[in-house]
Amino acid sequence: MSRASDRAYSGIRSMILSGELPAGSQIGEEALAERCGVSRTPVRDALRRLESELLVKRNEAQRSFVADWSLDDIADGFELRAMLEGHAARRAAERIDDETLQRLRRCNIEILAAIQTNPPDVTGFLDGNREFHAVILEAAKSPRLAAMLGALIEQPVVWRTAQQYGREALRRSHGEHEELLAAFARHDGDWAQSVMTSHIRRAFHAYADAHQGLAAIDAGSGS
Amino acid sequence: MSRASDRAYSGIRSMILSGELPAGSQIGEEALAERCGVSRTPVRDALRRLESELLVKRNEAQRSFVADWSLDDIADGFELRAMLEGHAARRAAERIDDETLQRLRRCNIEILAAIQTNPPDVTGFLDGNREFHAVILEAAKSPRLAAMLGALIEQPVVWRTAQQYGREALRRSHGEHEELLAAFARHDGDWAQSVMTSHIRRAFHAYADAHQGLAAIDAGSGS
DNA sequence: CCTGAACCATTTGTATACAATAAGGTGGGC
DNA sequence: GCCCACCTTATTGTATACAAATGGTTCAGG
Repeated sequence: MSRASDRAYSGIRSMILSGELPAGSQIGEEALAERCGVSRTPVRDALRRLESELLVKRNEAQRSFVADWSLDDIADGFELRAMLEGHAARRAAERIDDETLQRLRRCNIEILAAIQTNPPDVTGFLDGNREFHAVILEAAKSPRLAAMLGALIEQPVVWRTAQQYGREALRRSHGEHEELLAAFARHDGDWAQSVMTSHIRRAFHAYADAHQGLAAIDAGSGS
Repeated sequence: MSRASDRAYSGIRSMILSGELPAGSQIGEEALAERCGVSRTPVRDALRRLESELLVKRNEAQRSFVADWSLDDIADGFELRAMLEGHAARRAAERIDDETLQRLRRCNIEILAAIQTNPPDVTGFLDGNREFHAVILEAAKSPRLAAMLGALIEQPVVWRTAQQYGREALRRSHGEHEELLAAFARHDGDWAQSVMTSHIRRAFHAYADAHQGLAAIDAGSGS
C-alpha cells in the first residue's frame, strides 16, 4: 500500500469520492501527478484501475474525465449488485463453514455496536458492513464473481450519501444481516439469495430517497 | 489499433490463447516487450488489461503468470455468463427497437450460412455469434453489464475448443438464436432471459463434453 | 461576418534509465 | 551435514525525456 501507484490510486479515488474533482471534469495526468506527489507513470496506472471500476471514463481521444453518474446509472449498478450479491449469498450459504459463520456473527455485532452509539458511528457501520459483505463474497468461492463485485461495491455516491442514513435505516440493515445469518446457518441458498437481493434493493431505494432530498436541497440553495 | 499498447495487448493475448505461452508459466515484461517489438511501458499496460480479463494473474510479489483455468473456474465463468447474459437478454427484450431486431435477424442468417458450408465455417460462425451477442448487449443499454460481460465472453478455452463443435451443435445454437429473436419480437423479457440462460448453460456442457474428450485424448497420447 | 486552414499549446503514448524489491544461490558457522 | 545469513541477480516500480496526436486559436480569404 505504500507504493506510489497505490498512493496515486487512493488519492485520486478519494478526490473523486469527496467531490473535490467534480463529476464530468477533465483530469490531466500531469496535474494529478503533481497533486499526488508522484510521477505520471503511477498515475496512469491508477487511472486504468479507476477506469475499470467505472469511476473514470475516457473519451475517444483517450482523455480522462470523472464519471458522472445519473440516477439511471446508479439504479443500473444497484440492479447488478442485487443480482450478483444475491448469487454470492446463495453460493455462500451452500458452502459456508462454522468458523466463517462465526466471523460474520461477530461482524454484525460490531455493526450493532456502531449503530447504538449516540450519534451513530456511520464510519464504523460502513466498515463493518463492507467486511460483512466481503466475508460473504469470500465464502462464495468464485474469484470471477469477487472481481466483478469488487468494482461495483465501491460506488462513489453511496459514500457521499451514507451520512444521510438515519438510525432506523441502519438498524434495519443490521436486522437483514441477522436474517442472512439465519439462512446461512441452515445452508438455505434460496433464502439467503432472496434476503440479500431485497437487502440491496432496499439500500438502493434508501439511497434514491436520500438523493431526492439532496437534489431538492441543491435546487433550493441554487435558486 | 496501431498503437504499441494495442499491439502488445493483442500479441500477448494471442500468445496465451494459442497456447504459445503455456498456462501457469511466468511471463516477464522484458521478454514480452522484446517479442512484441515494443518497450516495457505498453507491455505493462497490456498486462494490466489482460489481468482485469483474468487471462493473466499476478502473485503476491507482482509477478505475472498465464492464468490456468481449471474446469471449476470455467464452470464458474459460464455460470456467471448465464446469469449476466440472461439478464442482458431480458433488458434487451424490453427495450429493443425494430431496426436492432433486424440487425440481429441478419446476423443469425449469416450464422446459418456459415454453418451450411461444407465443412462448416467455424470462424465465420464464431464471428457471427460474437456479433449477435454483442448486439444484444448493446440493446440492453447497461454500460456496467457490458463492461462485466466484456471480460467474460473472451474465454480462452472457448476458442481453443470451438473447432471441436460438430455441425449439430452449431445448428442447435442457431435454432436457439431464432427462439431468442421470437422472444425479442414479442418484447417478452422472461422468455428471452430463460432462452438465453439455457443457451449459455448448454454451451457450457457442450464445452465440458468436448473438453472431457480432449482430456482423454491427451491422457491417451501421453501414456 | 463567416469559413476554413494552419499553427501552437496541451495532453497522452512510448522509450529508456535508474531504483527498489524479491527470489535464489552461495558460503560460513554450528 | 544442515541451517541461516548474506549477497548476487532477476524482475518489477518509478521518474523523466521525448514523440505523437488532439484541440483550440488565430489569421487569411471569401
